Amino acid sequence: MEEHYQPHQIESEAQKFWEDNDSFAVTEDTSSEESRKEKYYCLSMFPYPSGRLHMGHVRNYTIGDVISRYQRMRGKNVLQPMGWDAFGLPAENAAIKNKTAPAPWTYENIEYMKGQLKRLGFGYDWNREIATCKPDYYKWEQWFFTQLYEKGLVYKKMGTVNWCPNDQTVLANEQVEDGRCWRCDTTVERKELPQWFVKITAYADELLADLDKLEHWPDQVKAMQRNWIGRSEGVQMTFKVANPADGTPEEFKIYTTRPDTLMGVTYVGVAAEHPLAKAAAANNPELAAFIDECKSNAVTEAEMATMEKLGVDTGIRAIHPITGREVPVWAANFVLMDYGTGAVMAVPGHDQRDFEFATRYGLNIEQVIAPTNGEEISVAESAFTEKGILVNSGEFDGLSSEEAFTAISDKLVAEGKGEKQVNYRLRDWGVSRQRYWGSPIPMQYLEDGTEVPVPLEELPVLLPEDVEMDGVQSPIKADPEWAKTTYNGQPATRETDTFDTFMESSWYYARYCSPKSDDQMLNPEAANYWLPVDQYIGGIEHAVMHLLYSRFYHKLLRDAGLVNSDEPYKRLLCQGMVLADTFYKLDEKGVKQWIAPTDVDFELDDKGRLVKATLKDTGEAVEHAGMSKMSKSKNNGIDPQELINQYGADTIRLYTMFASPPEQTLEWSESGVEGANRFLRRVWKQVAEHIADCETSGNPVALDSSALTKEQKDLRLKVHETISKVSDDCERRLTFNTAIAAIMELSNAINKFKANSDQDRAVMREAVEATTLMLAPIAPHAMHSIWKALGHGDSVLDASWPVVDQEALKKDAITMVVQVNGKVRAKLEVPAELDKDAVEKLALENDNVTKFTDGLTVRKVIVIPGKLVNIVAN
RNA sequence: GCCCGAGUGGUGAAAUUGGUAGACACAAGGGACUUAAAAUCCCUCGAUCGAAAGAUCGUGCCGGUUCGAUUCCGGCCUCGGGCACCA
Repeated sequence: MEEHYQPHQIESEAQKFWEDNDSFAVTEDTSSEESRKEKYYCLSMFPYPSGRLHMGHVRNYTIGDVISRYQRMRGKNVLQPMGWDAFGLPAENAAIKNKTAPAPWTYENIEYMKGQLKRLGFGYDWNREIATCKPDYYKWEQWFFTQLYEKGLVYKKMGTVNWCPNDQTVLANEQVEDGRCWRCDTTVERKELPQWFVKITAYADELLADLDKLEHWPDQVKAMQRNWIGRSEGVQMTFKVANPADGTPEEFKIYTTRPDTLMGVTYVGVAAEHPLAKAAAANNPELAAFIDECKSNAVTEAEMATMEKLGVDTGIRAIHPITGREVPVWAANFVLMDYGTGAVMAVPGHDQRDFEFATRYGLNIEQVIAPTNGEEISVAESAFTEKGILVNSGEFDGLSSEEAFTAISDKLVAEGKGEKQVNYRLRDWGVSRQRYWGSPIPMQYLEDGTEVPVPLEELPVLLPEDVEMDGVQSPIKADPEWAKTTYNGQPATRETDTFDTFMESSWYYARYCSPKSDDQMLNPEAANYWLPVDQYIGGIEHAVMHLLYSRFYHKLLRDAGLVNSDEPYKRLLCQGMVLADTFYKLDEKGVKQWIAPTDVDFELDDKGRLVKATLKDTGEAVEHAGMSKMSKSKNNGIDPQELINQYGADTIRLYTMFASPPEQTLEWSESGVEGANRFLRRVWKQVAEHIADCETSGNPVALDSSALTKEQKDLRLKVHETISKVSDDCERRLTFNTAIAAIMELSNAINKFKANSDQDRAVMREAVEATTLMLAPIAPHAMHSIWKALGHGDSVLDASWPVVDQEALKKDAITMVVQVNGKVRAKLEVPAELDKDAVEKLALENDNVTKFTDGLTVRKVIVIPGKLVNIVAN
């Protein structure tokens, strides 16, 4: 064995071994020995091929690879695939910038990034590689969409988009900066366009209920999905218009979850696009101007929630469905046509937003709910939003909010003015995008406007790859020929919109099971062998949208008979972001120029705090602006490639796993990387020295556990405690940082142990082999070499995970902590089997304890067996 | 604004079911080895007081439950993620 750790040499050797043996190819073919093992499907979210890997990818994929290799050592048939989420907006931007087309840019990036993944030693079955921009992938997505259309789960309706009136094009939210187009700075407008929607709301109840089945998902993700679906029970009711003019609707509907406050309605709010507002605007210039202004309102929920709440009286009066009283109808910018009915009832006495609006415009505020505790409140000062007892509500006075909910809704139902309704915050999934680099939506229109899905034999609807981007219009929209087609001999026009890229990422996990299937979307046998995914790993930013769409898609696949499970991902791990230091200097204009951390030298004070940062080149002082997410805009990205070149893949893998627990943000530190490298060198040296010792002093004999010295027993205790902890950390907790810390402790114990006899060397051998096996998933290249050097013929990849020897864990004495009034006053070494009373007696007699109990009366003694004694005295 | 998280030494963190706060590292300081440097090895390392033994305080802030709270509950502050066309 080489005396020194040479990462680059051993890493290329190990990688060549895996490549030559196709070590990560797996099969579900039941005639093979492999597939009779228990299956384990470990999936990391596939990357967008942006050009190079970033540290977030490295972290994500290292977690997945560690889990996969660990499970393989546990004897499982492990599938770990990889692919490319290859459609998307950045390819179009890069194409315009580099005067190329999105396709070649994407394929080049895939090639480069694939090389990087291999260089990091990730054990993927590359035979199953997928790129979503390839026709053999999106063909099936298109086919599935036509199936959903036939089932009535797809429909077309108007949807709101960002519209740049100058470029005459649709903008993504990302392309709108402060309400203006990022290309031409024109104020962006809202525009209604016909778009395709998938009825995810038809599955809302199941998506909600099945969250309870996901016992291995983080509670926070389930909570976010629950809130996103937002099931509510309420009443939809009809208000009649008191003074309909020509063209004004005679009635309209609203939905509320608080019918108990119905008697406190003093006005009604409608969206600017609501038919009532539009009709009233015909002879009301002020209202018409307001509606026009609302066109430039933002479309994102965040901006809408924070904007100033404005409105204009439409002059229309609505009739309260119970009291018959007339209330004014206001057009309001915070009511949206896309949500619910586009109209809301306003109860300013009991709703904060209604209260602020009423105060601003001098509308009536009335109290109809009183606090249960009888407290006096004034709704003129602030809204009382809690539930309580009804007042000023005529026949409903004295009822509780809950009783009134039923009583008032029953009355509305009985009089034919309303009905109880379950509503969802979740909206149907709009899948139309007006962009080029995506899968064409497989629909076509006949001359009379009839919509027809493209039949299977004509699929895929191919996206041309050889195109020129003009920077504004999608090439397939710009080319009048592309859309021309025929249907049953009649001329027809293709849909030129493409799919939302969430369509591709919603089912890729299933396609990996039969990636080459060319006669059907999925091979059900393969899919049902591998699915559901046993472990899914990805960023927390996908907690709601991607993961909800994907769960939805799985249920659609199930109902199409392609899979037989209800949920796609059994266990979910959401890893945190990778942060790095940020530095800047101000240029002449006072604008921050961000400096890469690699270009900065630091000066530290005697406590190691950063006191001064200077440019490496010029020595010029720069400002430190804390830690933030690695990004191009802050110029603080750390290039994994440079780190691999410098330290090797194992060091990077070890560092990213050790620096913090997977769910938490990881703060990048160069010195931490050096520490990881130091640890690997030390492990290497320990093994090399042990092997050299065996060569000169004789090979280890069989371990005789009945005749061990104290030192030998102690090391064996440490070895088996570590195996126990590391196994739990890798299997149940997925906390690789603590697993590595435990292995480091073991390594420290090995360092202190001096082998002077055959039996010593046997104990040493056991310790060294356990360390090697436990590090194998994390630093697979180094352990591949070490395992060979330890004389094993098989690859460490398929070696068995070490087993805990319960005998080695037995301890004679344990340490117990003695507290007086909760403060530690003594530690007792006691025989492990000593009973409660004897422990209590020993504790009370202890000198350090009596010092603190003297003059006090002992009131209570709490004994936690094996851990602690707390004496309560006063 | 709404939903979901996080906050512990100089730094990254640990404490798994309410039971010794700071494991394991990094940085820093001191020392050994060396002609020298690198590498390696050893020691110190939450704050305050103390010569020491030790004592007191200490897990974002305020309060509560408990024999005992980093952990549970209520309120607040700060930071981060998501909010439906970035992926």
